[in-house]
Amino acid sequence: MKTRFAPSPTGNLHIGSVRTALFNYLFAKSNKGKFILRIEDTDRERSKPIYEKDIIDSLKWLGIEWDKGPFNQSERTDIYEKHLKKLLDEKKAYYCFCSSLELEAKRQDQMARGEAPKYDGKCSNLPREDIEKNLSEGKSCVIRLRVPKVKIAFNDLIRGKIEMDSSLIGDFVVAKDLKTPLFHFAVVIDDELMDITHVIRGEDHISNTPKQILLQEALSFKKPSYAHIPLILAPDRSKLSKRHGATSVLEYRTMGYLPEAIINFLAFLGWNPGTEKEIFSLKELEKDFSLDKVQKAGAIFNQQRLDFLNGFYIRQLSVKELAKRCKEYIGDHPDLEGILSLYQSRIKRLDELAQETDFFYKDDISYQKELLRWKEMTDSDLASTLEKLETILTGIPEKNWNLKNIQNILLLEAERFNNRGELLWPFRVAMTGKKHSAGPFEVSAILGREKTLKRVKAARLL
RNA sequence: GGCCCCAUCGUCUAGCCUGGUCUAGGACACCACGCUUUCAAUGUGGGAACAUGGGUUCAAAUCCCAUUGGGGCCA
Repeated sequence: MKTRFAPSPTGNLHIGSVRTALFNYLFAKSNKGKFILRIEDTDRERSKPIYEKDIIDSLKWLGIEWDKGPFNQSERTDIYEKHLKKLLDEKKAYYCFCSSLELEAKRQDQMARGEAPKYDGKCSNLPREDIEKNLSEGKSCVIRLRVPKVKIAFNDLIRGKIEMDSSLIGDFVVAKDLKTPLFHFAVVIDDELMDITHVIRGEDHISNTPKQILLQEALSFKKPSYAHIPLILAPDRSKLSKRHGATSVLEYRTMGYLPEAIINFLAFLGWNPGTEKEIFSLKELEKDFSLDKVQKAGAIFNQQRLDFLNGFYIRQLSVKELAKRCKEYIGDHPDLEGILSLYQSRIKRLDELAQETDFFYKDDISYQKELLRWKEMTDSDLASTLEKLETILTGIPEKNWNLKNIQNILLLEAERFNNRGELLWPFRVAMTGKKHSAGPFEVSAILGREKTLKRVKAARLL
């Protein structure tokens, strides 16, 4: 068994495309087959090396490894030309010189009459002299496949039998000229030559499949099995696009998502193991993935679920590993691991780290005085609490400045208040300047005696 | 417009093929409570769905048809 992922390098790798890559990869792995990467860069204008790099970097980051390739279609034009010539020679394809203006007018006309828009076959039987004359004059042309009137049926591995009438398709364009084959043509040739046994792709290709089958028949190629997977949708059920936010894989990396989370999330968009297990590593997926557990209906990209999974995987990491992974998001600190262990369970994305922990990195912090107030506390209550806090903390000598001591002493003192919060809330805000944060004992232990006292003093002056 | 695909909680889905075990299960999100100085994490509990209408059948989420809705392809 052999599958392929065949993206066009005309933009950054889309998160939806990655899911297609993932399913192809998983299907190959779960069947001990091969998975290849093919770059469909026949569109010279829109294909860019930078996007090709993006595709490769994205797949590598996610751990989706290909067995062979990448193969570039742009380097295979001789092969396509050979097959195009053959079709032309066998009169299975022909040159068409109709202008796009002419075609558009006909199309409008057909649609107005409620017919399927298709080519009317005007150039299908042009005399040889006319063709040669037109070609030598450099008249603009395309190459069309001569489509016989047949019923085309294929068995989709996910949807079952799908049938279409070829008379609705008409003689479609397979190449602009001998050197520039179009999408369907290059795909069919490559899938044959690369021995692809299973084509797994988005359901937007269902309507393309009959065309490719027609080409396979014209070229006497073998037919791969097809599996059309459901599309990933935006929350409004339209196709997921830029206007819905991030779509490229590497953008997700920048936002601080872990590859483990992305893989797990994407796998469950349209697939499930049929059990209640929902946490899967790539390796586990490789074992358990199966096409007959793939859904037929489109799935909405639910970022809240991705966030949950990402938070989960962040919590699974050892603090050391977390430190390694968040280098781009947080500065160096003598007690970086201490900080991270405080925030590991509080973040869903690595990029939240900088903002949440900024007070560890600053000399002075700023915040509104109001924030120091615990519930109904009066100004004088607050002032005396802060004074008391300073006295208590000053009483802890440098050599005893550690989490255990700070916690024991403060907790004991806090019992004298009506509510612990009266002492501990202002303490925490004085340390962090934030409404929400890790606890004050842990924070001041990392901050150290000097900074802690400095911040309490600063709070008193507000 | 024509053709094709699809339809279970707000979302991802189990169940559908092989009707009865479904007073429809799980997860995310949401709400409440517990823990707690705040926020998380964590524990417990809760609300929440078979698109509609016909059929087939003793029995339909499950099979068939239609409608509606959504999506895709054709330029």
